[in-house]
Amino acid sequence: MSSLEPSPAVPVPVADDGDALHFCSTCAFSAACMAEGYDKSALHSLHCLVEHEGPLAAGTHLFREGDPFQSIAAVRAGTVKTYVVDEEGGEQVHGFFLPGEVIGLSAIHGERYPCNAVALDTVTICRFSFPMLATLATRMPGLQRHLFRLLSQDIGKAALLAGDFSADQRVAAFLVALSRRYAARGFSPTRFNLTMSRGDIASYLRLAPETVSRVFRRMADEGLLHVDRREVEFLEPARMLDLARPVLRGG
Amino acid sequence: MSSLEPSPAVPVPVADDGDALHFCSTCAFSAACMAEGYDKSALHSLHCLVEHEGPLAAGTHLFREGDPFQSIAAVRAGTVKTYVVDEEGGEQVHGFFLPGEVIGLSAIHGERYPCNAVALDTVTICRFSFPMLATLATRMPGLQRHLFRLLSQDIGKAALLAGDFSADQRVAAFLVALSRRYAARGFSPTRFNLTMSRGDIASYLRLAPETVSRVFRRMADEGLLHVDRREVEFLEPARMLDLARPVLRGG
DNA sequence: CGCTCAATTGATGGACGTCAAGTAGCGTGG
DNA sequence: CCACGCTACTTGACGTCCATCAATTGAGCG
Repeated sequence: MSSLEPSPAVPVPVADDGDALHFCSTCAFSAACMAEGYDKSALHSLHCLVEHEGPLAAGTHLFREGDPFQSIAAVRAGTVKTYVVDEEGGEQVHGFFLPGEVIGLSAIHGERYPCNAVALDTVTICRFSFPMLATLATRMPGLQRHLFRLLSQDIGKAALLAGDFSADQRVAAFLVALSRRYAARGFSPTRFNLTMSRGDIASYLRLAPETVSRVFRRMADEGLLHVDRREVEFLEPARMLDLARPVLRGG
Repeated sequence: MSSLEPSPAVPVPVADDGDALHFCSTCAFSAACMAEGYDKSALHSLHCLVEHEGPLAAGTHLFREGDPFQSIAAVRAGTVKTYVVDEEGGEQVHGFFLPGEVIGLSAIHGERYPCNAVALDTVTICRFSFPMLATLATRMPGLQRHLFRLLSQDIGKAALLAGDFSADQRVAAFLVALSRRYAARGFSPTRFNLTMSRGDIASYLRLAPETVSRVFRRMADEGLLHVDRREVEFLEPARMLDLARPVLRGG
């Protein structure tokens, strides 16, 4: 979309251990499970329960709060935002999902999705029927372990933003986390493009949009960051990381 | 310990569907899995990987941050607090675990526990070797599903306190959540005993201890709550719930 | 009885939310 | 191509909630 989106023209998927529910080009899970030497029929089942979907235009909902839960989804391209609407009609952003990340895990324990998921830009995903995935996991310990880890990881992530941190720390942590996630996908860790609005960021960080704006300005004034519209560049990654460290704590 | 702890002398374990990793009297998991008609050898394995532990005195650590992760634990009696220590030496409380609740799920994705766990009063637990549990889950889909649900549930819970709520709302939500958890174990939902200090509550809710104290007083003044030392009683459960609702959102 | 530590209560200040006005992109239509 | 209007964003002024600091009370315990 923008000239900045991926800095290398071709993304370089890194095969990081065990975290392989993310790239659908060869079709998700395969990497995680192949490593364990599974029989062809199992892999075949895996391929069969995947449903590619998209491209979906920005604004399209993947699911809505209350929809019956039956599948989790891995983002292949674009950004997905999850949110809930409180009784006053306000939107509370729960998370952003970049390519390679998995949406819907928090729905497993209920019958229905607990939040809405909407595409922020043009998005393609793979859907996995969760019941089938679980059944398959029974035959593939590697897959089961992988799912356990994904779930467990999200518990930790959710706890991060719960702390009582300053607006600056929150914003820094948000940017550093984005940076790392882009880096893991082979994009530039120091220069990327925010696919979400200031309002979305603010809601996610539990700040006012005005505060996010002011923090960006302050960081720019101090030479920490270059911000222009939705394009950001770290000028001093180390200092940014120092700011974010208390929030991230080894994330 | 206190005259108030359990209001019925004998707790009444409720066999709520699928949520059975909690009562060790017949030994955890059995209920969840029996329902599915498993063979005796599987159940036998389940019993064998359980290690009863305790009673542990208040202040005893179940595990510490950085310890190698190998087991999760279900609380049988007492209260366990999990926390981390930030770089300034401050203690950040992550959660409280009552009888029937499971500790250590967030450790699964790493090699080590990400936090400390300490007994707040006299505690007994069951330890489950997680690798063995996972292996067993492979043969017992009911167990696997149960574990998935436990994990997924925790993701949702962690997100609750992340919202930007007032001190009153947070405290109300904390009390209501405790109330429900006690109720689920057969104790009085309107009158119980806080096993943790004001400081622990404050840290958990990301408030100052002084604020917690003031909120309690305000609630007492308004006739919402009776507080004496660590003993609390809801005087108007409905109003308390109204206060807490925005935070709990269907939890 | 006096020590100690948790809890309470009051006074003050700061960070951030709210309200309100102004600006800049950007698509649309004339 | 420019005017228009919309929306997102920015910037400033002000208010509020809660943290902080400090002093006091009260329980538990030797």
